[in-house]
Amino acid sequence: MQNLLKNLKVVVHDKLYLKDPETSDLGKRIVGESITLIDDMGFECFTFKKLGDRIGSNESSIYRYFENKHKLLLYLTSWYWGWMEYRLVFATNNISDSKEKLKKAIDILSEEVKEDSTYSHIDEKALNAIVINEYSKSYLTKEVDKENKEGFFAIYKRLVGRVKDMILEAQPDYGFAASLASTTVEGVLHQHFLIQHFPSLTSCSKTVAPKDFFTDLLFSSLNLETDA
Amino acid sequence: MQNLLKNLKVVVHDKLYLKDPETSDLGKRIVGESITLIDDMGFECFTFKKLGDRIGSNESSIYRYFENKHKLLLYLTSWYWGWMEYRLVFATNNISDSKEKLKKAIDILSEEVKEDSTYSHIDEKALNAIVINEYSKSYLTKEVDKENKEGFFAIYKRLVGRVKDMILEAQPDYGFAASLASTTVEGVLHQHFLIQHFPSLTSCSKTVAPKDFFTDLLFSSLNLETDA
DNA sequence: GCAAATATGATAGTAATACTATTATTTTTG
DNA sequence: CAAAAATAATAGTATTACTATCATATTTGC
Repeated sequence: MQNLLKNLKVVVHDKLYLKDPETSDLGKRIVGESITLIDDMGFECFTFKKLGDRIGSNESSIYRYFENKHKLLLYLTSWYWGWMEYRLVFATNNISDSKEKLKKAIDILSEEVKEDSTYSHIDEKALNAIVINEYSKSYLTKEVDKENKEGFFAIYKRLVGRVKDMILEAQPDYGFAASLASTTVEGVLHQHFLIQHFPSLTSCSKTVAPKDFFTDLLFSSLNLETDA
Repeated sequence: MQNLLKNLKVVVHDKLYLKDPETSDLGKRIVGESITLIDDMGFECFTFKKLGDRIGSNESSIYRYFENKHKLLLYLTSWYWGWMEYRLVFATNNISDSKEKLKKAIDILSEEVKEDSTYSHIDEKALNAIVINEYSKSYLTKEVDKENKEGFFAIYKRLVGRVKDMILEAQPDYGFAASLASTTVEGVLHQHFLIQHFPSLTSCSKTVAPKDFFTDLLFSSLNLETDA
């Protein structure tokens, strides 16, 4: 998979940037270092000025790639969900059994991203941490409807749609497929956050993974046996 | 219930304010108008200066009540969860059947807050909207561990704990009670958000309420019949 | 009823943020 | 090698998120 991804580009909405950061060395450094910097200091404290200092470049140069840090966050998280979608499709495509397929999907969605896959300038582990800690800030805004109309959340919506389809494949009678899919994708992030900061609010820990909880949750609510 | 609440004060952590806003007319106006203003313009655009203009008071006076707008958000959302906890306990206390009790809890947690109960200076409908749109911003910060240690999230944690206890009462064998409780409390907010902004990601609508989804979800995963 | 205490208001000031604009310099490319 | 494109440097603006100080209004305790 790593080798394959090396030759594939995750395509994000082209209105999210002014100039495609994939097309230059500076652009890649902006994206790569913004991930580690946001992960280090949090999105609120992060500024283009600090990023410029970090990469030995100028604030004004970064503004030529991204309008503002909100668009950068949308870019980074879109990239993440595109990457996740790719991994999801790749891992489930050849599975014919719908239960096994759904199980694999939960696995991919909820597994902790452990390693920087080093296939690119992007540190997926840090990006996963950013998505856990910052993703909801990208849509909890007054501009969400306008930005949604522009298609800025298309990849995320497509991903949730795929999960929904897998749910319906496994259990065509189920009446809440969209809600179960969105609850899973969002809930997985939330459980990872709780493990780190509110352990009393989660049953997950070093030994129990979010995967275990969500597998049980989905299979129970779909009235399926988990021993697929 | 409204009459009872009229004589009860929702108690929030006293480090969340510099001066208790309940003790003065100005304080109540700060709290009351901040709710409608944040609801109108979103938490990012909201400033103490704008609030001062709105209530015909001065920015500096507001700073005598709250250190900053983050603390104000923690105050407002703590108040909301305290109010919710009160309603939850009040509505479920006299129910002996554990299934019925859990059902009622889901009902209280997920119902749309429709009316300003007018028992106070607080517009609960607007506050509910704030919690849906802004609550996660109160904990998705770099200071979350410090603030959690200080007890700023105590009411929320107690509420989730109560839901967890009700889950265990209804099904003592269930292994993921904390995660199911936190997923429900958080998920309810998320589904309400999706109804408004991403209808394709939810099965809920005008006719299907989040309550229906979560009742089905909890009772299925707890292996209980919903016809309690 | 008045002085002291307290609450509120007005004004000013600061450092940082989130940009925009302009110009200079470097790098790329035809 | 010249022209074009990319990047860097500098300066400037409005707003934010405060702090500090002083003035004025209101409350209260005697």
